[in-house]
Amino acid sequence: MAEPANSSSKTAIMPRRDEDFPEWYQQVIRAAELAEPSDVRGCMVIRPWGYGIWENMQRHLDAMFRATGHRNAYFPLLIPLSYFAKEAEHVKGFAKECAVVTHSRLEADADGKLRPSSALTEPLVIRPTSETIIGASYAKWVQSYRDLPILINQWANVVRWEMRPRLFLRTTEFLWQEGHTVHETEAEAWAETKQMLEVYGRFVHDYLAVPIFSGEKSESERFPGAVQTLSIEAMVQDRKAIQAGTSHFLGQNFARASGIQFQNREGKQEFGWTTSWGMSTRLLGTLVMAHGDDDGLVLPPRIAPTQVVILPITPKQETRGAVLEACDKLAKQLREIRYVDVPIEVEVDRRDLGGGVKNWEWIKRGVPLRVEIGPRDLESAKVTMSRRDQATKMKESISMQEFVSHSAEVLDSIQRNLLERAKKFRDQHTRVIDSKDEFYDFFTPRDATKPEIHGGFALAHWDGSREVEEQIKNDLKVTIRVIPLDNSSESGKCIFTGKPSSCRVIWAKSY
RNA sequence: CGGGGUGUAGCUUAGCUUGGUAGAGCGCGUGGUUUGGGACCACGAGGUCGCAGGUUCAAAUCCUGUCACCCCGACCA
Repeated sequence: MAEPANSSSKTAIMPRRDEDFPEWYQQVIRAAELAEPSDVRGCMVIRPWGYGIWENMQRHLDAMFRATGHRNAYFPLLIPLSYFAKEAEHVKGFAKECAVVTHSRLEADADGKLRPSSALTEPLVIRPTSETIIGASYAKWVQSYRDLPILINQWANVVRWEMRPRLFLRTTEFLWQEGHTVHETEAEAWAETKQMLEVYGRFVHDYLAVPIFSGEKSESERFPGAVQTLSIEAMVQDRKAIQAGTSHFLGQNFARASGIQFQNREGKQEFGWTTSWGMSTRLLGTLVMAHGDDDGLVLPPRIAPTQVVILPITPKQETRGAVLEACDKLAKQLREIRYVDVPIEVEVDRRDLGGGVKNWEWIKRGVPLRVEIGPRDLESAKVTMSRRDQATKMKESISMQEFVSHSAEVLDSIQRNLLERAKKFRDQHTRVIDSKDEFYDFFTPRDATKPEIHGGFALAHWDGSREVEEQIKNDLKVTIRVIPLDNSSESGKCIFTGKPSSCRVIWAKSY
C-alpha cells in the first residue's frame, strides 16, 4: 500500500492513485483485464481473469456456507409485480431501480422494425433481490416448526437500474449470492444474522486480506424492509469506506408479507423469522482499491486465479528447448503442492513476446509470484523469483528445489503481508474524534476544487438522531458506516449536539 | 430527472473558428534484428468523421433535429 511513488519513476498505471484515484481504478481494471464496460449502459463484461477471481471467491464462500448448514438452490429471475408489492418498505426502497418486463414477444412493424407486442397481463420485475419470490416458495414449504430452519443460498445475477454505474462497484446487473433463511424463533434468526456476518468478516479478512469493521447500520442505511441490517466495512486506499457484505435480520416482516406461517410447538399459527445476507462482485472492486498499487492489481494469493506464473527466458535458440522443459517440469512439481486445499495454480507463459512485456503484463494483473527461468538459471539449477507485494524490480535467485518446497510458504507470506499493510493503512487513517471542529476538519479537503485524498474513519459519539446524520451527510457527504455491535461501549456525549451517547460510531465517506 | 460537456481507426487524439479528397501516436499484422525490466527497423491493414435531415459546386468543418456517452446534483451492494 502506497509508498507514494516519486513522480520521476515510471508506473504501469497512469494516473497514479494520488493523482486521480477514480481514474486509476478504471485503468487498473482495464490493465489487469478484469472487466470492461459493455454496449449496454451500466452492464459490464467480466473477463476471464476477473471471473477467475470471482470463481475463487465463490468456491471459498460456498464452502463456508455449507459448513454452516446451508444448501444452494435457484429461484426465478422474474418476479410477479404483485409479489414484489407485498412488503411496503421493500417497495419503497427498490421501486426506483426496478427493471420491468412488460411484453412477451417481438413483432416487425410496417417499417420492418421489431417492436414489443403482446403485453403481459401482469408485469414481471427482474429481481433486484429475491426476498419476495423466495418467500413465496417458503410459504409453501413451511407448515410446522419441524420444517424449520430453512437454510438456503442462491448464486445469481440481479438487476438494479442504477443511475451512476461504475465497474464492479455499482453496475446495473451484478453477480452475487443471497442467503435466505427462516427460523422458528427470533433468537435463532438473530443468531443466524450474526453468524453470517461473522462468516463474511472471516472470508474478507482471511481470503481477501482486507481488515474490516463490523456492526449494525443506522436506520437510514438499513435494507428496505429489514428490522436490522448488519454490515462489514472495509477501508480502501482513498480512505473511503466500502460495504463488503451485509446480513439482515428481517424479523417477521417478510414472513407476514409472503405468508410464511407455521404451527409452533404450542399448536398455534406463527409467522417465521427470516434473514437474508449477500455479497457481490463488488468485492472485486474492493480488492482492486484495497491492494492495488501504481503498477496495477495486487492479488492475495488465496484468491488469485493463478498463483505462480513461470516466464521462460529464451534468448538463444540452442537453449530454448531445455528452458521450456525446465519450466514445464517446475510447473508440474508446483501443481503437486496444495495451497488452500487445492493444487497451486501455475501458468507457463510461453507466448512469443518480449520478456519485459510479459513480465509487466503479469505485474499489472497482480499475480502473486513471478518466476523467471533462463539459461543461466538452468546451469545453476536456480530460479529467479519476484513477489508482487514487493518492489517490481526486486528479484531473488534461489535454488529450484528450495523454491518448490517453499512456494506455499511464500504465498502465505504474501497473503499475510497484504493483510498487514491493509491493516496498518486502515489504522493510520482511523481516528478517535471528540469535537465537531476536528470532525469537520478531518473530512474537509484542503483543496476544494480538486480534493486530495483525505479523511478516513472517524470514531465519534452520536446522539442517535436522524437529524444529525442528515446534517453531516449534507455538509460533508459523510455517513455512519456502522454502529459497532459488541463494542466495549464507552458512553459519552454527541460531538454535534452534546446529548448523551452510548457508544462511538464509525463515520466515513463511502462508496 | 435537472445543469454542463463530448462524439473522428481498437485506444488517445489533430483537423472544425476561416468548408476544398482525413492526419498522428499507441496498439494490431508481416519480415528481420532482438530478448535476464515496458526493444528496434522496414513494410502493411484499419475511418460511411455518432445518426438523420438541411445549406452548398463541395460538409468532419456551417445550420436543425436526434441518439449515445462523460462530468456535477438527488438514490444504491
